[in-house]
Amino acid sequence: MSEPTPNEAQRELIESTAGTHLVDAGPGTGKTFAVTRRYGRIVDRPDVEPDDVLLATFTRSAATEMRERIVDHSAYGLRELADAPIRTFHSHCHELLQEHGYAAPTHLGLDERITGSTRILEDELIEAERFREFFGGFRDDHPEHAAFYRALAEPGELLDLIGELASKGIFPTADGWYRGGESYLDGDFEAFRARFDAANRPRNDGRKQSALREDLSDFGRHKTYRSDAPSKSELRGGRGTKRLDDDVARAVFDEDRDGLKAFVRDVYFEYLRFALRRNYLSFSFLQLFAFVLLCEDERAREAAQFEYVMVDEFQDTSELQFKLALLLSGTENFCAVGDWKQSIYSFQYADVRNVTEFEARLEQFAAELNDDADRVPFDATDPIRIELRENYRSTASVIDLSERAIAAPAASGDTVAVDPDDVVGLSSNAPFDNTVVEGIRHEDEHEAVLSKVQAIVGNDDYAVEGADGEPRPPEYGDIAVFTRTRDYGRELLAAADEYDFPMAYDGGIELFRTDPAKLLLAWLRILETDADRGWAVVLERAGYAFDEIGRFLETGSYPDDPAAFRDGLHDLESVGAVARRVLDRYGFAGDAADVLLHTVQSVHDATTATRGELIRFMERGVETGSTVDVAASAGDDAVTVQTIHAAKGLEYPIVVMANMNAGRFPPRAGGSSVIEYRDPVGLRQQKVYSAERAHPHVYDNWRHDVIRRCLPQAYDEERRLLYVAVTRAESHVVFAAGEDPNTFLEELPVAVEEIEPAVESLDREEPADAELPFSVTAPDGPIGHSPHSLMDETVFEAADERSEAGAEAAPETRGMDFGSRVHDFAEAYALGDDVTPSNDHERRVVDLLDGLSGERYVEEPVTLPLEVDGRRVTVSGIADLVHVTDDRVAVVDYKTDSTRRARAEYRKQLSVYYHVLDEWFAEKAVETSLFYTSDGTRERVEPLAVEELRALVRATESPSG
DNA sequence: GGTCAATCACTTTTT
DNA sequence: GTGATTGACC
Repeated sequence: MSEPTPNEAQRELIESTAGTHLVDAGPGTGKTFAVTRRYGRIVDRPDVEPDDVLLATFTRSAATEMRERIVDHSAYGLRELADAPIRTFHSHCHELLQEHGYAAPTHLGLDERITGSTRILEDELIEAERFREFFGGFRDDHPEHAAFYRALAEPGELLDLIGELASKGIFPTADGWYRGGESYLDGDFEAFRARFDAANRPRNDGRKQSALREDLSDFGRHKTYRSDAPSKSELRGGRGTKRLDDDVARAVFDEDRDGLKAFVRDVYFEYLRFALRRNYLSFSFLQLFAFVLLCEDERAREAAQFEYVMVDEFQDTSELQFKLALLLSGTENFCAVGDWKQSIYSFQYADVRNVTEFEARLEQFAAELNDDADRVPFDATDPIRIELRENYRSTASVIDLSERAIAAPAASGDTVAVDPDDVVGLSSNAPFDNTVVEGIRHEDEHEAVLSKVQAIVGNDDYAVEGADGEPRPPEYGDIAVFTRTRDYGRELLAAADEYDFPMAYDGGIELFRTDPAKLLLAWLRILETDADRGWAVVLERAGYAFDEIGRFLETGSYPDDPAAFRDGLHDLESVGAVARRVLDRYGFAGDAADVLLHTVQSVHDATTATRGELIRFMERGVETGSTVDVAASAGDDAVTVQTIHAAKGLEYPIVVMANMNAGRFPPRAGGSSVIEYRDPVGLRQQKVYSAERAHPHVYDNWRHDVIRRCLPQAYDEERRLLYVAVTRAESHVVFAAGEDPNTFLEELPVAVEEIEPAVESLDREEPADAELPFSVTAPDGPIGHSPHSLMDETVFEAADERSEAGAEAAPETRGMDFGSRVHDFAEAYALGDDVTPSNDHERRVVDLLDGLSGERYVEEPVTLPLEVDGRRVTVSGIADLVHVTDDRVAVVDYKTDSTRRARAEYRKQLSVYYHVLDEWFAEKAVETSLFYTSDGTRERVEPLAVEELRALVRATESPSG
């Protein structure tokens, strides 16, 4: 890729080593080449040693590559550079803490210390596990925060919040927040008001209401607010009003959040203490303590500062990393290299504004760091900007396509804020430009992609650049298929498998959903409790038919061979040995099996988990689809399938962008967490708890509902994702869709052609490990005990096949809106609010509720800790209404459909409520009501018996057929 | 152009 | 469980 002689801009970057630089390095512009040469030039000076230069990267592989390329072009050899600070941010922070970090926690008011034995917890799964454990204890110790437990759907959200706060440099101390962090939480009212005003400006010269007012036309719908919330008309003004009152900005911004802040601070601080006592640090905390150390300990800071600092992929830095980089700079010789158009890691707390607002942030952060001491040298710094414009990867046509992509609206209503001046135009160096850009479509999208690939291979129309610079026909290995989701990649791979199509997946896999993991889990369950749910899987794998399995389970006596194997496993001492024996039994070898073994062993080592805990760990892995990296062994000449994120930094002659369907790319902005941090407003709580009424209750936060509509809808990252994908291509780009093509394609514009897929089966020699790790044939159905997973559609389908052959076709349901309005009414009525029924449905609710004697109790969708089958499960929002009196519990569920099929399904669903609640209210009788509204009937339905329920669970574990 | 109701399609990405 | 979109009606 890189020419041996630098071009002009590259030379400027290489030679201009003094002062602060911001380098805009677009894709394929020889950034690594220039950065490594620059490094070489600096360290080759007699007065500079490698230890004087920090080169920070984001991945270990990037660090390794940098180091190797430096060795090629400097006076230093690999051995001399082996310990040089060419590292990821994380490993450098680790190094720093090892050297100077012993007392770092004391600066936050923690007595614990960081020692040589403090481990870095890399595995997110394990950290989530630890946090869960911590939070359980925290709850018991801190009853004063009960209100927030109630409003919290999942403790994991708090861990996410802590990570996000840490990434912005907001840390807790023993009695408050570190270095003015609280002002971030409070937010900046002026900044908020600017956004509010922008959203609240009437349009069409004042004839049309503001976007904000329009957005709020469904304010309160499907929501329950506390009584202090304004009504919709109070908020929006009457008919004909064009905008919200200015006072609203203040009203939504000013909220008493002292309790919320105290809660978050306590959890955050106590979790830091917990981690230190358990002798581990997460990635976030590594950076947190490194920052605190550098801020507070002048001697450590001076020892840690470098003469030169270079940061690669600067668009991927978080706010905290930017600040860390400044603290590590002993001079103004600071060089940030990045490309805002390739910032696609915001979910990893990357903040693109580090690049787009570089100068302003540099000034602001330096001022903050220097407010009470002289910490960093950036004083009135005027950074030098360098733009690398020459692209050595792609043809002019591909570059042109990418530049249209970065400015194309990603969805209707998406206003593109890209200033053409911000896009550094690239020029191509390609020897010829025969680029094909096309769109294909067919409803069998997988087949369409595969046959398109076959049409490309060997086809001179898609010639690529050969080693000699001359065109040659493409091979399988020249082609990469990109997707947004791993799921799609896995589906495509399964389709490819049918045709023996040479295709390999590269990236993380959902390890716990693979066959080896499922079987290991089954055997662990058998060892632990002789569980039916383990035997069903094992026997199914052994080839027994469904009814045979049923008989074995009923009698509890099993075939000789598996029974003997089980006895053998019982004699083994370690979980690792069990895993190895199980994988051997089924001949699982290769990457996935290795990774599974390693993961199981490390969970065990890291947590000294018992077998039961390991089982729960794996079950959670299945539920959440946690991924583990597997280096896929691609054949010599195979198509690569990967997510766009995984493809970053790579290049391929031909790129196929798959799954470009309407609504899939981009996905809708959405997702919600109970407690959100949003710049500039700060910490907001989406649900609020109130004890004002006779019964505790959780409400939606009306302020939050207004605020979030003032924040810009960001599709920017979706555009950047497309940009990254397109710029991987050297010569040709194909977009593929299965349904209606995404509007992105119209914008580019790319014509989409309907094609007729015809995949030729190849019948290749099977590589030894070809079946691993993607031969997942079992449905992704539920395995765990949680009512939600039991209620998964696959359960119902599996049961339907046996119990309701010939059931009538699925009727149209009436959707959720209707049901939730009735639901809202029911809640209000049950709470004693002054509401009157306005239609027959609501009148029936009144009848139903009036028919229930005793006190009323509304159970909102909050979490209840329950033990089922000895396992702790979390139940969220399981019923619309739970009515509790001294001796009985009535479960009320509103449904909007009364067909036979629906009734049968509800019966199963209800049985889950029944059995779970039965355990919860151990001494109470459980009654159930099922309320149909669409034809006005109300029925009492008997839940399934325990055995029937068990059979359902088993059915999902044994794939039918 | 505002309002309301109904309908539809969707719930990633991973250092 | 939500946002976008559409159509009827004012």
